[in-house]
Amino acid sequence: MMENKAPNEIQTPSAGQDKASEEVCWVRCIHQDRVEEARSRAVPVKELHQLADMYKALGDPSRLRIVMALSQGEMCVCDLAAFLEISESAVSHQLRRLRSLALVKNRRDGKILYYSLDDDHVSSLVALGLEHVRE
Amino acid sequence: MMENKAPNEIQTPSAGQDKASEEVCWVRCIHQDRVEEARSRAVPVKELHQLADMYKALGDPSRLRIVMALSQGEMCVCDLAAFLEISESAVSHQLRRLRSLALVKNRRDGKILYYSLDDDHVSSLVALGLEHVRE
DNA sequence: TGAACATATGAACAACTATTCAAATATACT
DNA sequence: AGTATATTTGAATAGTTGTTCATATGTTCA
Repeated sequence: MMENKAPNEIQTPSAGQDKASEEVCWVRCIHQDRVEEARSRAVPVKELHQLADMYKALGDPSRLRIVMALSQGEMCVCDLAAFLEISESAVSHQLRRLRSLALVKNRRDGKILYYSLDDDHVSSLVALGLEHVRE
Repeated sequence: MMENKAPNEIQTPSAGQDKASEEVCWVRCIHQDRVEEARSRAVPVKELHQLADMYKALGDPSRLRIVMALSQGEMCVCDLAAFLEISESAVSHQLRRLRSLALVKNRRDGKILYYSLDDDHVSSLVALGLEHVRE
């Protein structure tokens, strides 16, 4: 049709060094004050990604079921595999990810590794999430 | 030696119809009681997926930033695009997903659509998550 | 009516992810 | 030593996802 370019061309600041504290509103924004307010309250990037990674970890049905199962007590890998009806290898992969995020921990007893939740925040999170879903 | 819990047998469930279809404990599981306990406490599949979808939605940095920004008040699409420094189309796509999960809602005022959080659970979730991350 | 604006939508593509398979550790028992 | 169990790890792959681009829809105002 008519447009051959983006409406209201992005006014990229000439050689603007992005990322850091460059607060150039490079697109038209209607409420610049709110944008800056949001920027000033934004959490550090590292925390943001940690948080996102945690939610992403809980965002998979298999991992979520693992966490829910563990909220009732520790279980070993083959128990979880039987519960989830997926291979033990798959469970192990998921547990590794959950462990790297400090969501679960394990203890060894002989050949068996018992997994459990790392702290209470996790089950609180799930409980709160269920509240939202069930409302 | 101490606990000889009769580890297992690859046992086809004798009374084997659980709620779902054919559930067979096709792997050895060491603590069958715990597996069954977990099964009995498991939330319905639909709720499980709703919950997972919600966490998955929060598991993306862009969407998470949107939610965090909106927890301080409503913003329109172009504000959010300016804040996130991504295209308005991308923001719109993400907002659609958040809206389909009842995490955000919008109201129209003329040409402008103002987005805000749908309920308080969302910001509580994020706050609780931050607690975990920051500990 | 039509231009301009604000947002939504569909398609496409790269990037990511969850699972499986095969092979590797690690521990216990004989 | 060796065998069996319990779990981990790496590679490969099918499936999913976030963004961009192009276009469509809906609204306001001249």
